[in-house]
Amino acid sequence: MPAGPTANPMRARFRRQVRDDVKRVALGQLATGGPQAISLNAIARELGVSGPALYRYVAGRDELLTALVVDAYDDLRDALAGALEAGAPPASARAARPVTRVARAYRQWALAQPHRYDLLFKPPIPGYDAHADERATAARSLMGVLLAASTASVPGGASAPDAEPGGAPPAYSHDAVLAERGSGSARFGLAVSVWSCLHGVASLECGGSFAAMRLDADALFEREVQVLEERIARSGPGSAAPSPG
Amino acid sequence: MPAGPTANPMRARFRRQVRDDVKRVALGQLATGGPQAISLNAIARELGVSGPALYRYVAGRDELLTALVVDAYDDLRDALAGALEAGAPPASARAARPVTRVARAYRQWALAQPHRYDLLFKPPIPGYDAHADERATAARSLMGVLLAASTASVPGGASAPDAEPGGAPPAYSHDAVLAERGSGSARFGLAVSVWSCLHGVASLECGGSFAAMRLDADALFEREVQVLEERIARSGPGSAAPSPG
DNA sequence: TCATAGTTGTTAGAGCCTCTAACACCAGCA
DNA sequence: TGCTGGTGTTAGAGGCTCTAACAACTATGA
Repeated sequence: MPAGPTANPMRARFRRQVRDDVKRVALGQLATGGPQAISLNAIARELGVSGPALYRYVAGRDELLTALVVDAYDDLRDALAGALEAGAPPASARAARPVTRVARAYRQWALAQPHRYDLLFKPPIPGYDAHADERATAARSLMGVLLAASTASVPGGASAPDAEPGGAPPAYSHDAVLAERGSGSARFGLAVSVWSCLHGVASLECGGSFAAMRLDADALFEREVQVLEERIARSGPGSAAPSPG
Repeated sequence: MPAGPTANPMRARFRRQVRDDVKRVALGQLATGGPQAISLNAIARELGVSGPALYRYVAGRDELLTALVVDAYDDLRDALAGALEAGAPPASARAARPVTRVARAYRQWALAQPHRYDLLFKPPIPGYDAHADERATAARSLMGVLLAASTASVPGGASAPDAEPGGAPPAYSHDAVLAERGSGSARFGLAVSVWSCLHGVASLECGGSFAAMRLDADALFEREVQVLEERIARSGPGSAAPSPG
């Protein structure tokens, strides 16, 4: 595997595309057989190439896994951002509130690819936190959208620091997320609470726990989102409960 | 591996103990290296026996994994039940409310063994739901304790169908859990909400998401539990929001 | 035009894993 | 004494990850 980025731009593009192919096949394996089913050998076979060739493009199985995690975070973030923008002010008045929209998108994303979703929350191996930084960065990026959504759902507090004139809720930039956390604002705490709640419901449903009890997951989810929105409404711009952090 | 239970009771006891040894070593591997680190070969080595010998006691790696899952559910349930009983009426008046006690025990159990906790919520492999029944039964058993705790935390609604005269909150029996779900009661819905919330926070913390953002997980958790208790208090015995089911 | 350096593929193989097959041993019992 | 069932062994098939050594191809500069 070449150390740095190849000088030749054609080569660079080629390398990028092969890497994407590898990840695409890996995603398929992940979907059908879980993380255990991801095998570099099998990927190579499917790509019509023989075994060790892949090591020119991927450092190893672990590196591939973390790449999948980072991609998943980004993909989920984009999905949520899309749902958030889809109902921004110049939209139908009947559009659901921001957090509700984002929550539904979150659940749908998780349900559509449960193993990929599950991958995001695997506990790290103690004493071996490889790639922890990349994961953390991607997670903060996701938090940015949740932060924007929670802020937009607070009645009277819809406009955030860098809101655009058009009124669309801003997807918080990475730096803004850091600043918001640092300030220990209630906004950030609320966003974390939203994430916890969404993750709890989505993860249990993905894991099959609801199905095992024959629960109506749709109704359950909608009720939780409703509770969440009420909680956000209660914690209006006046209340200033300090956020942990 | 012998098909049925061995006739000889000495043999049976021995078999059970060896199986426990296997699971004990597997738990160690799980704690230090995650599920991927669980290896029958390595377990055999550690037990001073050679490879295939373990197949006399364990059908295979998958079966061992599900056994670990079921055991974990039972262990977690016992921990929660202990926390629930620890503050039952003939206890200090300063004891926290039932759901708060159970919530703290839940979090501590998960944090003490993150990979074991994570194991409980792995999405099943599509089209291959081996041992789904055992898992579901164990999960319902866990729900029983959460149901008892939620019920006990509702002001004025502390006594449950089969409450003991002493006033100790009952750990719902398996049948009672099924009946309660079937009735579509608000109690059951509340218990599921409690579980979702607890799982959301515990899972995110186990996965390192909070640490990645330098959040104060203690404060965050306590606040969520507080919100949960308030929600339970609001949904007093009067309100009868139907539960999904 | 040709040599050279860098990139990308190949096969061979070490070492791990799961799990099966075939065989040896040993206790209890008719 | 010989049989049976439980338990261990080794051998081995087939999979995996990943490294090493080598062949081929490509772009570039003399």
